[in-house]
Amino acid sequence: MDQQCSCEKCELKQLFFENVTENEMMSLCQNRIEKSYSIGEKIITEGNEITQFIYLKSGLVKLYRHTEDGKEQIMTIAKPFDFVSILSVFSDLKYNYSVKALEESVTCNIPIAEVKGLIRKNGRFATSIIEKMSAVSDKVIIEMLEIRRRNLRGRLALILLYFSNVIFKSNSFDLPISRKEIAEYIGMTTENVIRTLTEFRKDGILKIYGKTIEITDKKRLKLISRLG
Amino acid sequence: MDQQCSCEKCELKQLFFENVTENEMMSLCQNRIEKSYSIGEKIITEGNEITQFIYLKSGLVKLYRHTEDGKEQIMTIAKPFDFVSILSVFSDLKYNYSVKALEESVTCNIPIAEVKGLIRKNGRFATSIIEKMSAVSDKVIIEMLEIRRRNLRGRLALILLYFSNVIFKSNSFDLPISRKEIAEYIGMTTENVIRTLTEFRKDGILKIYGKTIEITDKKRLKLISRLG
DNA sequence: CGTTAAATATGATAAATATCAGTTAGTGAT
DNA sequence: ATCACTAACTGATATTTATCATATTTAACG
Repeated sequence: MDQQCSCEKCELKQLFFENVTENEMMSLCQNRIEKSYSIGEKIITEGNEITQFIYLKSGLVKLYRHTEDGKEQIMTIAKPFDFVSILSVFSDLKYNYSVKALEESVTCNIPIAEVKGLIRKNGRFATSIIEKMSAVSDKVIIEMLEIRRRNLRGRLALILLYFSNVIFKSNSFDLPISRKEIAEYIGMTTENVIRTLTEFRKDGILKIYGKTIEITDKKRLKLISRLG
Repeated sequence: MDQQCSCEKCELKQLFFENVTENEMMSLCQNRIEKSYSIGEKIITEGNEITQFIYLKSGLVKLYRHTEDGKEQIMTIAKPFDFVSILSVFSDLKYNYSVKALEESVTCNIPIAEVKGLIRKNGRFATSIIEKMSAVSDKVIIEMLEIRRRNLRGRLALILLYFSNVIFKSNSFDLPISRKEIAEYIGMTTENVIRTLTEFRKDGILKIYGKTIEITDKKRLKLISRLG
C-alpha cells in the first residue's frame, strides 16, 4: 500500500489522528472533504442534521445561536486547534448552534459515522477525542464565567486582550467582528461597546481606525480586565 | 464466576456501563468506592489531583469555582443522571472547580486510570462517555447563555422554575441553596436576590417561609422568565 | 455614480442594578 | 439562656447600563 494520504501532511493530524493505524488513516482520508469558506459564509446552520465531523484547518469562526426573540448570541470564537465544532456533535442529531466564517477559513469534513466507528474501534483515538472535547468545553465555560464577572469596561478589555494575545498575537490587529457582534459576544449593547471603545481611546489605551485597533497601553488594559 | 456484583443493581449502570462485559464490570465494581456526604461537605476541591472518576448516585450538588478576588461562582447545580463531575476530568490533572453537597449525597468513585483504560479497550463504553460528556457541557453552556440574556427578575424566575420543574418536580420545595448562593449562581447580588424574591411574594407569584418556596402563580413566573 | 442600507458614533434620559448602611431573625456553641 | 455569628431582609443612594433619538460615516449594490 504505497498510496500517499494527504492527511499525512496535515498539521492537524497529530492533534486528532494520533494513534490511528495506516488503514484507518487511509479510510478517513478517502472519505474526508475539505471545504473553503469566505468571510461571512455559514459553515454550520442551527437545526440542520449533523452528518459531518468538522474541524477548522485554518481561519477564524464564530459559534452562535439564535434566541427566541430573534437576537444572536455568540458562544465563542474559535481558531484552529482551539475549537473544532465538536460541541454536542456526538449527543445530538441536529446542531443547536450555527457557525460562520470571520476570516477565510478551511474546514476538514469527515462523515460523523466514520468518526463514531473509529471511536468504537480505536481506544486511543477515543481518548484523544475525549480529552479534546473536555478541554474545549472547559475553555468555553470558564470564558463565559470570566466575562460575566466583569463590568462593561472589564468585558471589553478582556475580549480585546483575547484578540491581541491569543488570536492575532499583536498589539495591532483588525477586529474580525463588528461592534454589534462584540456586544452579542460579551453581553452588552452595541452602543455601549462603541462608547466604551471611545472611552478607551480617549484614555490613551488604544487607537481606533475603523476595524483596526492598536493597543497602546496594554498594561492599563490588563488592569481594567482584572477586577470588576 | 457466580460472584454477584452490586453494580448490577445500580440504577446508573445503564447510563454508564452499558456495553461493558461481565469481566470489565467485575473489575470496575471491585475497584469502586461509594462515598456518602452530608449537607455542606466538599466532594471535590479545586486544585486537587484528579484520581477518581466520580458520579452522583443520589442527592444534589453544586459545582463552583473561586475567582481571584476570593468570591465563589456557581457553574451549575447537578442532580444524578444530569451531571457527574466529568467536566475537564480527562484533559486536566487537577480540578479547576469544587463540588459541594447541597443535600445528603452519595457518589460512586472509580479510579480514573481504570476508566481511561476502559475507554481505550471498549469502544461502546467510550461512545457512551463521549455522548454523556457532550450533553452535559452543552447543558451547562446553554444554561449560562439563557441566564445571561435575562434581567434579574427573569434570572430568578428561571432558577425557581428549574428547581420546581426539574429538580423537585413540585410547586412547593425547600431551596437547597442560600440567597447568597443563588446570587453566585445567576450573577447578581445577594440583596437583589432577596429583594426580587420579596417582589415576587408581593406580586402573589409565590409564598416564602424561610427556605421553603411555594409557587402559587407559575404561569406568571414563566412569563417573567421568557424575555428580557 | 447615486441610492440605500448598515455600521459607527454621540448625547440625553430612563431603567436596572450595585453598593452601603443598618435591622431583624435564625443557628450553633458553650 | 447567652453570646457570637451568619443569613435574611430593608431602604436610601450611587453607579452602571440600557434605551431612545439622531447624526455621521462606511459599505453594498444596481
